[in-house]
Amino acid sequence: MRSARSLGSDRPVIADKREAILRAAIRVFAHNGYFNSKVADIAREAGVADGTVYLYFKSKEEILHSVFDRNMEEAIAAGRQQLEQLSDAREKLRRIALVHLERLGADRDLAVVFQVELRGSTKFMEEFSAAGFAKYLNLIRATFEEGQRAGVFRPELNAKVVAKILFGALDEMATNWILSKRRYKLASMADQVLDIFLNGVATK
Amino acid sequence: MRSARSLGSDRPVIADKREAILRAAIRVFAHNGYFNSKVADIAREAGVADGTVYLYFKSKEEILHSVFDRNMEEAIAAGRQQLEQLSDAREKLRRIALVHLERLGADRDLAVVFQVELRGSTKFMEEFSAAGFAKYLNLIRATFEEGQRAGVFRPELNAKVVAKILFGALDEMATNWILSKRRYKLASMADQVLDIFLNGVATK
Amino acid sequence: MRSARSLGSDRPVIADKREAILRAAIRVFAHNGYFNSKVADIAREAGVADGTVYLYFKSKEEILHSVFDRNMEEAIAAGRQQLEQLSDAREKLRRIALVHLERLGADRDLAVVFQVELRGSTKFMEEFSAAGFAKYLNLIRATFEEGQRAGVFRPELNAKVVAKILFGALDEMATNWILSKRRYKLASMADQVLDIFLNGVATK
Amino acid sequence: MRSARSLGSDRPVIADKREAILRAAIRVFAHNGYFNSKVADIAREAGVADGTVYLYFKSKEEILHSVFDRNMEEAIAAGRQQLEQLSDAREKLRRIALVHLERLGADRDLAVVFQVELRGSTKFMEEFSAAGFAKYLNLIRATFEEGQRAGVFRPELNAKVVAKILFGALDEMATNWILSKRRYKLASMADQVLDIFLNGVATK
DNA sequence: AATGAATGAGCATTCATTCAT
DNA sequence: TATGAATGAATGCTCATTCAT
Repeated sequence: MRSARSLGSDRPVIADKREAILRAAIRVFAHNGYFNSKVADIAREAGVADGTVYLYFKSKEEILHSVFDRNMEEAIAAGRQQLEQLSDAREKLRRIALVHLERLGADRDLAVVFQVELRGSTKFMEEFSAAGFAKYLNLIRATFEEGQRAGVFRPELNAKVVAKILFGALDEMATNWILSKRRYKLASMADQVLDIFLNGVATK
Repeated sequence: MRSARSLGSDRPVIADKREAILRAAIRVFAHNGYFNSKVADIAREAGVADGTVYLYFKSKEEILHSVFDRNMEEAIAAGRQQLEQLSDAREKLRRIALVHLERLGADRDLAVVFQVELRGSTKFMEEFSAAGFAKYLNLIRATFEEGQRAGVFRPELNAKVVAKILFGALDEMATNWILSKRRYKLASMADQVLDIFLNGVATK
Repeated sequence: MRSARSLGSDRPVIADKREAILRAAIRVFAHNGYFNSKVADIAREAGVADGTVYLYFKSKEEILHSVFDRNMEEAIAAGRQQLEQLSDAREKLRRIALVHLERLGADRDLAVVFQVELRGSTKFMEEFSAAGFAKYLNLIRATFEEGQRAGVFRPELNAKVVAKILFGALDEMATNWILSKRRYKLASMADQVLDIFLNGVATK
Repeated sequence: MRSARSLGSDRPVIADKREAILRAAIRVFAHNGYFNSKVADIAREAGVADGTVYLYFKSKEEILHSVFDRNMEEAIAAGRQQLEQLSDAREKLRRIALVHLERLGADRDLAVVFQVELRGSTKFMEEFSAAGFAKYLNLIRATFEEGQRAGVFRPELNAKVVAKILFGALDEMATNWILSKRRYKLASMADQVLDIFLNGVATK
């Protein structure tokens, strides 16, 4: 019994603290920018001591990386799962776009970190590109190629370029949403983007 | 005569120095990132003393802004000029895209600053958005609306959103080009983007 | 019987742990220096938890003091014991020097702590001087005075100063031995030092 | 005229500041110990801003090294110069000892740094030993060998060991003087040390 | 205008020590 | 006794900016 409770409370404590720091970091980064954020701010926001941050993360930079890694992973997993239920490549791309914008639209702070803070350094952008981001682009590309094989997308198009175009358009929607004073549902943009995009790549 | 020459050479000297600092800043920002760049680095690269930088710019941040402002202005002016010679909205958009990618493709350091360094702070992104960037998006939108009125683009499309889509796609081409190890002409991507885009927005 | 064994084993366990920490500290201090050594390093080296160290020592500094105290005590006791069997003051000083160098020569880590780490702070040096070290100098001085009374050492010499000279010479042998890349028996230096010293202080 | 004054005032300003920091460091290190001294303390004591320290020294450690280097150099130069006027090796050693103790005795803070603070790390001791210190021991040794060749010192003695003995004895005098509550002239110990030492190494 | 020495606010990180378990 | 997660005070160093020359 005791061990059961122990297991039930010890682990969560660890996970909770790491989690709390990560959440706090997203809030702090989103409001002050990565470079202007102090580790002490994150600690205060997370309700822990400064030093505690370093029990869970090696450095301030690692916190930023962790924010990216964890969310990118989740996003790709979520995306993949949703695709299983669909067969039409067009529907799949529509779903990818929707999930993309829904995720970012659901957490403004996270969106700011993804759209703005993570872009601020070539170094990070390179790893960023090398890591999960490439995987994401590949997911789009593979889905597009599926549609090409199915004959619904023009076969002469370069799938890699097409994937970037779709990603770029969605990315811009997200960035504009963040910077916009007006409040609207980010996910609502998905349809307009997909309308043009699918029209553009469809076989006549 | 002498005074005339004096006037004729002093001014340029001043302009030269400001120019030199701006150019140096682009190189330095591109290589180290804005936050990791020291004003002293820029000064050394420009061949002036640290203090001299502050005779031309109020702060490090203002240097970044100036890089953006000057180049955005030039870009829009160049774009506008090119459009005068064209009448078809489709051709105009094609030309905008080409100029966009040619400019960035012609100066990798400048491209890095525009695609990466300028994105690293919400504060800047907001001003960025408010300033020349909005003007650029408007140029695209106005051109698109022109096409709608001419009946070559679907009238039901939201021109504002369309403009973002095109910009986002081009922006992603530029960012990918920077991060890519492979060397290719950035401007060569314009056709592929426009092909899909114009197809997507065309009336049937 | 059981309680007897318990007493007989519990105590040693305690002693063992204190002992283990002290030994670990000598190793760690010798390799990293006192200020660069972390309590956590000592704990790991001793095979105990960080907090456990504080069950046996009040602070990191107390560990250093304890290293000194315990070894100085032992050294003086060992020295005194050896002297009982001798009557000639010259032989006694010879024996003191030999024991001095043998002890340090037998444990390089301990020697490093004694010759280097313990010297790094005036504060410690003062207490150091006030404590066991003064006792040690007194042992040398008393032995020398014995020789003066016996007529084998020059009576006009200041015994206190003489004691420092001998100690200084031996101390330098030890320090040099530690820093030397070459490996030689430290104790082998005793004869050369004593030869000169005894010659220097002997009545003609 | 102007340039003369410029030369006469500019250089000194630079030298003055570096010098002031070095002097301040000696005071601060002597009173608090190297590890407990803050760079800010040194700056305040020197009457400059914290950052200014780093215009003249690369790090806190470099300050300590510089204190050692500069003084050791001076000491050896001073010693060498004095020796030129003497021919008897015994007189030369007497002079070396006197200069050694006079220099340290003239500046208690400097003496503390040399006798205590510089000893606190094996790392430093090794460089210390490798650098100027070895040169100093060699000066003593060479002088002793000179005496051996002149027939005034016993030829069978190992000059290297003898040099260490003399240095060790003098070093101990200095250390004891620092730690002693009583105030006496350190240089006055030279005679007693030399009396015994020279007696000990003399040919009969 | 130009210089560059001087400034001093600012901050990530470490680590001795504590204490709930 | 023993643990080790948590604490938070402490500090070397950087660098944007100023200003006397």
